[in-house]
Amino acid sequence: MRRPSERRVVLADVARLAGTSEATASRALKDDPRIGVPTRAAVRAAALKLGYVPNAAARSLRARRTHILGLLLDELSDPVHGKVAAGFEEAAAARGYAVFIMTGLHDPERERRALTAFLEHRADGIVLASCVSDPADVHARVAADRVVFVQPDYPALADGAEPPPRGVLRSDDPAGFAATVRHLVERGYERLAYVGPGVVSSDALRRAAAADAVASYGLAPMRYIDSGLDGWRDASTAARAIEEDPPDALICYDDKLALALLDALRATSLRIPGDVAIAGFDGILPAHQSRPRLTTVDVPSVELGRRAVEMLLATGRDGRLPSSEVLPVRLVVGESTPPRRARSAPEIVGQAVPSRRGASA
Amino acid sequence: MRRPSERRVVLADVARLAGTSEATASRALKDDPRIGVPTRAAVRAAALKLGYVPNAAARSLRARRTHILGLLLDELSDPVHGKVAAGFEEAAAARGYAVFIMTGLHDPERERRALTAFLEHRADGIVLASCVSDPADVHARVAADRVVFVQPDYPALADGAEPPPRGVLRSDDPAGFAATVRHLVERGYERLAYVGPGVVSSDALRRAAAADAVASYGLAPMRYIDSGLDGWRDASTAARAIEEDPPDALICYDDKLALALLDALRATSLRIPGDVAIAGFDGILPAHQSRPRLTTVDVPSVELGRRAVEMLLATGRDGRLPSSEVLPVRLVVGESTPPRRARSAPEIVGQAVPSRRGASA
DNA sequence: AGCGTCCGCGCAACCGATTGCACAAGCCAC
DNA sequence: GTGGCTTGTGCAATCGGTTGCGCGGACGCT
Repeated sequence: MRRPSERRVVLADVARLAGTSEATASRALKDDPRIGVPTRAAVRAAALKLGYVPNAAARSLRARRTHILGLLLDELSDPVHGKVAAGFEEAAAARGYAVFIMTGLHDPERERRALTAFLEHRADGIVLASCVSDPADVHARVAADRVVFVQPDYPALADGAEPPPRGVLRSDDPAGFAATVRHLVERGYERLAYVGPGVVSSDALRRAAAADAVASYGLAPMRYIDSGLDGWRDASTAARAIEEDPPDALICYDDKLALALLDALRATSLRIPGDVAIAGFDGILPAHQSRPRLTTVDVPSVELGRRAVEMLLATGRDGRLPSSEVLPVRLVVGESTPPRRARSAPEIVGQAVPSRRGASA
Repeated sequence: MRRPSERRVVLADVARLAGTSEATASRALKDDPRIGVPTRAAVRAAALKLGYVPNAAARSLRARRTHILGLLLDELSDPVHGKVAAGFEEAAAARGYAVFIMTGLHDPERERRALTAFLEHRADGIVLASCVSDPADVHARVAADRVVFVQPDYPALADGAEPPPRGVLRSDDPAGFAATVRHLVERGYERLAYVGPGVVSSDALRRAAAADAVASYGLAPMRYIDSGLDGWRDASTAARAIEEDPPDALICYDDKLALALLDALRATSLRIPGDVAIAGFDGILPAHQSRPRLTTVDVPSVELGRRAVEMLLATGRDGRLPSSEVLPVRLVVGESTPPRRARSAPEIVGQAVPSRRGASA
C-alpha cells in the first residue's frame, strides 16, 4: 500500500538497487540480448522487489509509440457496437495494446473531440465505427495509415472507388438484405415494406440494398415506413401506420427495431407473423430468443472488431494498410417469416395476451 | 494530410511562429491570465495555422496528471456492463477525461494485466466493475483514493464493515431480490426456486438475499437450480430440471438468464407463466419486450457508471474518496408473474424499493 | 607478447511539454 | 533621478524513460 509520502518508484531506483546504470536496467527489463543473463536477473529482481511500474508516458514520449489504440463508436450500450468493442478490446489486449473508447452519439462535435483526444494521446491506431463525420475531414487530421473505418456509412468508401480504398472494413450488409428479400419472395411474400430510422446514414444503404433486390424480382417498389429516431424504444407510431395498411412483410433496419416493432404490434389487431411477417438484421441474441424467433441476418460484429485491430497493426513495409475487406453475413431463418401459402390454421404463436386459463390441450 | 516527411508540429514550432518562447506559448494556450491578450491571440493563431496538437504524454509526464480514467469490466458485449460503460464514458468525456476500457472476462490473470496497463499509463482513476480479484490485492497495487469498486462481489466491501468503506458503489440488489420475493409471495406463489450460474460470486449474494426474504415470509427454504456458466446461451439443461419437478416460480440471477430460460422452456410441456412464473433481474431492454413481459428489477446501470466517475473525481482535500453509495433499484412487474390465485393482491407496480444511502447503518 | 574481436555496459542526449524563479520594462510616487 | 510595484516573458530545470555511440576488459589466435 503506497503512502502519499513515499515517492513513486522510478527506473533509477531499480538501477541503483541492481547496481547498474539506468540504461542497462531499461534494456534488461525488456530482455535485450546484449545484457548478460546475471545482470538481467538482478534488474528483474530489483524491479520486482521495489514494485516498479514503468511510466508509459515517459516511455512513449521517447519511443514514439504509445501502444494505445482508439475506438470511436456511437453507443456503448448498443448490442452491436458492444460486440464490436468487445472484439476490438480482446484483440488489442492480446497484442499488448490498451484501448481508448469514446462514443460519438451521432454528434459531429463529440466525434471531433474524440478524435482530438486520440491524437493528443498519440494513439498508434484509430478505428472509426459508424462515424458521422466526413472521412475527408478525418483524413485531413489523421494519417491515412493510422485509421480504419468500420462499417462506414459513406458510399464513397465502399466498393467501386478507384483506387480501391484501404483501411475500410465492413460486413456485407447489402448481401444480407438481398438474402432477406430473396427469402421472403421465395416464401410467397409480395408487398414488402422497409422500416428504418431514416436519418442514420447507413439506413439509406440498407434500404437501397433491399430496394434493389426487390426490383430484381420484379416486385412493386418497396414501401418505406419511418420508424423515427427513437423507434428502438417506442415503435408504437410505426405500428399504427402498419396496422392501417399492413404490408405482407416488414424488413427492418436492425433487430433492435424489429423487436421493438414486434412488441408494439402486440397492441394492434395484427397477428405476427400470421398477418404480417417481419425480418430483422444483426443477429443479436434477443432476436434469437424472441417469440416468434426473428428471421434475421447474423453479422460478425465481434469479428469486425477483431479484424479492425489486425488491419491497423498489419501495415506493411510500405507503411500502408491492408486493402479493404468485406466480411460475409448469414441469413438465419426464424419463425417470424413462415411460408406464406402454407398458413391454413390460425396462428397461435403471435397471440397478444398470455393465457390465464387452466390447463389446455 | 500529413506526409511522412513532415515532422510532427511541436510547441517550439508554435512559439517560433508566434515570436515567443515555449513557456509563453504553453501558458497562452491554456489562457494563463499572466499572458497579455495580444500575445495569447498570436499564439492561438499560430497553433491553429500549424495544426498543433499537444502531446498528452509529454504533458502528463511533467504535470503528473494524465486525464485518463480506467474502467475494468467483465464483458463489453454484456448489456448491463455495456450500460455501465456508456454512463462511465459519457461522464468522463463531459469532464475532459479519456477512458481506457479493458475486459477481465472473469479471468484473474487478465484482470491483473488490465490493472498493470492502467498503472503504467498512470490513470488518474480506476473503476473496477465486478472484478474477481481480491480487493486486498488490488489495494496493494493501487492507492485507495484512486480506485472505485462498482458492484463488488465481496461481502467485505459491502455494508457492515468498520470503518465504513469508501469508494464502493453498488445498486441495492438485495432489496431488489427482496422485492421480487415479496411480489411473488403476495401473488400467491409458495414454492420458489432460484436459478443462477453458481460460480459467479455475485450469484451467492443475490441468492442469499432472495433466500433471506423467503425465510422472512416463513416459506420453505428456496430450492436452488444450477444454470451453469453458459446458461445464458443454453439453458436447456436447467429447463429439463425444471420440467421434471416444477416449482411455482423461478427467481433468476439476471434477465439474460431469465430470457434464455423462457426460450428453453418453450421446448418443455410447461406453460410460462401458467405453470411456472419467472422473474429476472437488471431491467435490460429485451426483458421489457419479451413475451411474456418479464417481471424484473430495473437497475440504474448507466447511473452507476456516471456516479463512479463522479466519485473518482470528488476526492476531498483530505484526498479521500466520498463514502460508499448504494443506488436504489425498482421492481417492474411484467406478465411473467401473474396473480396465482383468485385472491387479488395489492399492486406494487413501479414502487420504489426503500434503500439506504451511504454506508451508515 | 601482441593484436583484433566481441561482449557487456554506461554516458549523455533526447522525446515534448510544464513551471519555479528571475528579470526587463513601464508606471507611479517621492 | 531613484526606489517600489505591477505586468509580461523567458531561462532552464524537470518529468521518466529510451537509445546512439563509445569504451574497457576478456578472450582467441598467431
